[in-house]
This record gives sequence, C-alpha cells and structure tokens, in this order.
Amino acid sequence: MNKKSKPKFKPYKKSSAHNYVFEILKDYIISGVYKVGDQLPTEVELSQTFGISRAATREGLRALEGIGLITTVQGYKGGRFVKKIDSEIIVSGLDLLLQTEKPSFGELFNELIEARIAIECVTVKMAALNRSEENLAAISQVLDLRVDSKDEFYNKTYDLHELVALASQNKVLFYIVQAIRKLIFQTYSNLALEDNNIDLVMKTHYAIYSSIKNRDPEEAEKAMILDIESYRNLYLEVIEKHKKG
Amino acid sequence: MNKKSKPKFKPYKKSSAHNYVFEILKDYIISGVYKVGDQLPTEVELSQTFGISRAATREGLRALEGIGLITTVQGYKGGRFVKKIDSEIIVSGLDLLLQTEKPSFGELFNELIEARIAIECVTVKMAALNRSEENLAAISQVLDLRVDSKDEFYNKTYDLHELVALASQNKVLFYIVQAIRKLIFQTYSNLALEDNNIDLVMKTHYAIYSSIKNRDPEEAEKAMILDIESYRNLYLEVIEKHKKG
DNA sequence: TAACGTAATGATGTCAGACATTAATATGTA
DNA sequence: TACATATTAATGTCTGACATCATTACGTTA
Repeated sequence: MNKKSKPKFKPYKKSSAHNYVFEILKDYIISGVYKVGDQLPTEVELSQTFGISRAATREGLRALEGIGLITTVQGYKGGRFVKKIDSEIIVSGLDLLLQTEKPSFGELFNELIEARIAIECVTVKMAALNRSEENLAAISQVLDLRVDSKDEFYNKTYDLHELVALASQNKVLFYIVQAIRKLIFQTYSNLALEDNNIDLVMKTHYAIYSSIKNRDPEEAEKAMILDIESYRNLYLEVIEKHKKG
Repeated sequence: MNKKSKPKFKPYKKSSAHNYVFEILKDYIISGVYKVGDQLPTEVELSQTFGISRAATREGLRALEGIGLITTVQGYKGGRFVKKIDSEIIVSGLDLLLQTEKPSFGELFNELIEARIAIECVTVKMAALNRSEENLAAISQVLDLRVDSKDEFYNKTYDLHELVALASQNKVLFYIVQAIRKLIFQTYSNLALEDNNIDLVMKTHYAIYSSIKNRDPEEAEKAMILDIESYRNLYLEVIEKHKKG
C-alpha cells in the first residue's frame, strides 16, 4: 500500500491500547488494506494516529510479529512489513504441540511419516479425480526438470508433493500436507540423505504423475505409498547410522 | 513451579533484549521448567534478573502471548501464566491461512468437511486397528452419557470424534483432527442446529463404536462417512435457511 | 452479627521523553 | 574511481512516574 494513501484509524476506546493496535492492524492486514510486502506506518505515526504511546504501540506490533503477520527491519529504510502468510504459521504451532509430548527422535519421525501417508494418500486420490489440466501440466513440468545435484533433487520432490496436494482442490488439505512436510524437513534437515535411491524415487514420482494423468485413484494411492515408504526407509537408514556413529 | 525456587537467568548479550526474553522464556516453558498454570516472575523481577528494562521485557512477553504460550492477568494476584498448549495454537493459524483466500461461507464449509472426511476416515480405520482397551472404554463411556439438552449432545459428539482420533495412536493426526473440528465449530457456531436428526447421529456413533470394538476398519470407515455426511447436511440445511431468512 | 462500603495491595497498563543502535544512502576526500 | 565518513530514518532501549485493575482485608453501620 502506498504510504501516502494510508487509512485513517479511529483512536481507541475500550480494551487495552496494545491490544487495540494488535486487533486493528490484524484486521487491516487480513482484509487486505495492507498487502504482502507493504510497509506499515512507523511506530511514531501509528501512536499518533491511535492517540497512544509508542510503548503500547510497540507491544501490539510485537504480538503481531509473534503470530507471524509482520516482520521488523531495523535501520534506514527499515520498518514493519507485512509477511506472506503461508503454512509456516501452522508449522511452528504443530511443532510446539508435538514437542510437549517429548517424543523420541524416531517415534516422532514415524508418526509424522504415518500422518503423511494417511493424508497424502487421500490428496493423491482426490488429485486423480479432480485435477485440472493446469495441475497436470505443472506436475509434468517438475518431473521434466533437469536435476544436477542431490539437493536440487530433493527440492524437486518437495514441489511434486505440494503440487499433488494442490491438485486435490482442497486448500485445507493442501496447507496441512505442506505443514507436515515442512516440519519433517526442518526437524530432520541435519540428516544427509544418501543418493543411492534416486532412481527408485524417480520411478514412483512418474507413477504418481501418470496415474493422476489417467485419473486412476487406486494406482495413484499405491504409487504414493511406495514413494513415502521409500523416503521413510532412506531416513531410517540414516537415523540408524546416526545412532551408531 | 514454586516461585521461590525460580531458575537463575543469565543476563543477555547478543540479539535484542526483547527477543532474548522471548527465546529464553520459550525454552523454559517448552522444556518444562515452567509448567502449565505456573506463574512467571513479574515484569519487574524478570527485567532485574535479565538486566534489561521493563519495556523490553514486556515486548518479549507480548510476543509469547502472541504465539499463545502465556496469558496475562491484570490486577491483584495477576501476572503471566503458562497456558496449556492445545490444538488451539494451530486453529488460529489455519484460520488465517484460509481467510486469506477469501472463500465464501459455503465453499469454506465444504472444504473443511471434506478434509474432515478425508482425515477422520483414516483415523477411524487406524483406531479400529490400534485401539487399546482403555481407548475403547473411554469411547463407550461417552456413548453412555445421559444427554439432557441439545448442546450437551453436541459436546458429547465433540468428545467422541476426539477420542477416536486419539485411539489411532497418532498424535499428529489427533491434533489435526482437533484443529479442523475446532475451526468448523468456531466459524459456524452462530448456526443453531436442529435436533431432529439426533437419532441418526446416535446410530452412526454407535456404529463407529462397535466397529472399532470389533476391529473392523471397513465398517468403521463407512460409519464415519455416514456420521460426518449427516453433520454436513444438518449444517447445509441451516445455511440455506440462513440465506433465505 | 451480617452486610456493605472502602482502603490496601500487588500485579499489569500507560505515558513522556531521551538516547542508543542499525543500516542504507549521500557526501566528500585521497 | 574507491574508500572513508556523515547523514538519515527507522527501530531498540532506558528511566521513572502514574493509572488501572481485581483481590483481599478491614472497618463501619444497620
């Protein structure tokens, strides 16, 4: 949003000042008055328009930062900026939730993989039934990408599963799939995967693609299970080595 | 935690003061130094032990409040208290995520219900396979509860689906089921459901129970679909009336 | 004695105003 | 041209005072 055409805020009445800042700005962001990447007014401007102190304003902004709606940049050309809302804001919460149970390294991994199998088997079936031509083209494009390194390969994998979830035409499931996958990769990112199974994974990916293309939910599910299970085994091998080494 | 045996914090060095407060206290809460319901030291105490100002301390606390880890109580006997971490911290994020797409009332509802069907069909099958005797007893107990009012009835329903998800023995799926259900109920809580279908719901609930008891995943899935679909229809009727009225 | 009003208490909430820090940019000098 | 320095505009921090809120304690009165 252009800073010159900024909206006029009403000064606050009830509730606390900091909470008022939080609520109002949250509404403005959600309703799109401030869009992704936009800079919010400065602390001083906000406190003036709200008619409250800078300290209270900052507390409200800090809460907004906490829920992941804005980021803060210090220095010249700094300020508060509206963040892109993506599945990340679920990931941190899900992580907290699971950590409170204090599961072991392997336990958590298995539960996450099981959850992936459970949900992604559904999304891949839905994708086979509901996918558009655009969905199919996008998936095909990712499969055709030239892969030069192991890392690139796993990034590509990342995209494929997201695109499949997207093709299910269900946003709820799409975000949940994303969140679980992100959590897995961020939790176990320290594990360096071997690249001896790349051929297998490429086969299963192609099987997923073609079953979606052929609108064959049963085949799609089988391929998805194979794919995720092969991932699980890849990781489990490394985890085993990790324990021994 | 007993306030008298409070941990000694190291004064902060790098990163910002408010962020230090946020990170340290978050760690203390996650690692269980401060447990659910415990009162944190007061702002003044914290700022003294951290060696920073009250203002910076408050900002850190506000961020902790933002992510839902603590609550603030004003007045005598007030203070900051550690909140119970439950699926609520995903619900708000998921809500934000879905709102950004600006779906219509009915669109969102259908996607949420579809997601429920997708995931709860899996959890109920897993429950049929993995449930313990304790799980079964808990479900049975909820079914036997005397129900005096419509509201009570729907609370009971709430418990049943949670218990089934719990019986799947997968925490990830359990929390996700909880989150989706909470989001539905909080988004559509203004809709007063008719009670003319209670008999049907009780039947499907019993069917869910007995198929879990008999360790019959196929029957369990069928019953679950019936149950959620009947819910969907209940709501859709009301939504239709809502549009007309 | 019981009921009610009021003061004390201890926590968070708010304020004003100063100065520190940070990082991009502009400027000046070798 | 390249490098060092000053400027600038934002957030970061500090201090110390006062306001508000909600529980508890107390004291007065019917």
